[in-house]
Amino acid sequence: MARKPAVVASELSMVDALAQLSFLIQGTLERRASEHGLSMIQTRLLGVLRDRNPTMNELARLLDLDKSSITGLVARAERRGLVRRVPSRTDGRAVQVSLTDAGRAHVADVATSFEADVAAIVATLPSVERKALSALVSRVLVAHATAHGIDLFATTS
Amino acid sequence: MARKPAVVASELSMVDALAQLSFLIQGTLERRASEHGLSMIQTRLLGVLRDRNPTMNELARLLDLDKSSITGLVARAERRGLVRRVPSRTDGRAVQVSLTDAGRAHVADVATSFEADVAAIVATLPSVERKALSALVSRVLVAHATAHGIDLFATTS
DNA sequence: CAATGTAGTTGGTGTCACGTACTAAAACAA
DNA sequence: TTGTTTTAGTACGTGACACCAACTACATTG
Repeated sequence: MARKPAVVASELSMVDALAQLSFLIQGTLERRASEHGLSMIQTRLLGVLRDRNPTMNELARLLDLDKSSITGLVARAERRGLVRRVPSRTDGRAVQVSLTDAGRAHVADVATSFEADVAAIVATLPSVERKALSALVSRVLVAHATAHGIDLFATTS
Repeated sequence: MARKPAVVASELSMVDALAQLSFLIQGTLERRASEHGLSMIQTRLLGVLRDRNPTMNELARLLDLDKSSITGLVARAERRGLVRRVPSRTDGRAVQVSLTDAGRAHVADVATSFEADVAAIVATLPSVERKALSALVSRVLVAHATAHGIDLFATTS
């Protein structure tokens, strides 16, 4: 929640640390995305599509949005040539969404600059502590994922 | 950018770790906020106002939004009785925005449940490593803040 | 005082999210 | 095979948000 001092010199509480970090990371990603003409949600859409060709319904679950929101989201992306909608061969109702080359290029660009940003942000940390940080965060994420029955390493088609 | 495996067993890259963590934290906050009828941006607004009474212009800088966006944002919050707009005594053009009691109660509620969420998320980590995590994140944030000339511990009126 | 700058609003446009209502295809029944 | 019921997706209306450009009113500067 981005609070104030409360503690001594330059040491944040866990809540403040994680909250501020998340704002920093999200802000960084958002800025890079908008440099490439993408909104946050469009970027998330393209990111999800990098290793999947989900149906509209699956997209709704992946992005945690109402399926009626997906229609417009994908429509705007399709109108810009970033995404393709192909009728499913196995289900006459369903549609498979996939990246176009342009979409893949866009998301790759954003990912590249975002990765550089993150690297720069943690560059102040010595290598050993960088390792420690990513290991700790990984542990938290893995624990949280398994606690919620989510396979963090699944590549759901 | 929420990538995929690439590495071996349950260890994410720094980028993936921080990106996924930020999505997790933001999602958590967003869910809690919406439980209290608040959008993310409204919550950020109230959060910023907890220890400040900024003008519209200062709000624009604090939230990194166009000043014309602030007008509507504050108007909606004011309409709901969460926020108050008082004409500045020193500058006939300016307006000071402050929390109402209702607004303060709302943001306190959200903060409380959010803090519990964060505590639960890191609860899987032993106490020592929790300390290490928040210390590492703090270091990153402080370094980033000073590198960008921002006083992380300022309570700008 | 006149010229310029600054604070804030207004109006127009576009994105995004939701709920509801709808069509069409599947899946399930009898 | 016929219904009947789910399921996938869209269409439509509404509201929050965000931006830009243009505008008003007050401040500051010369």
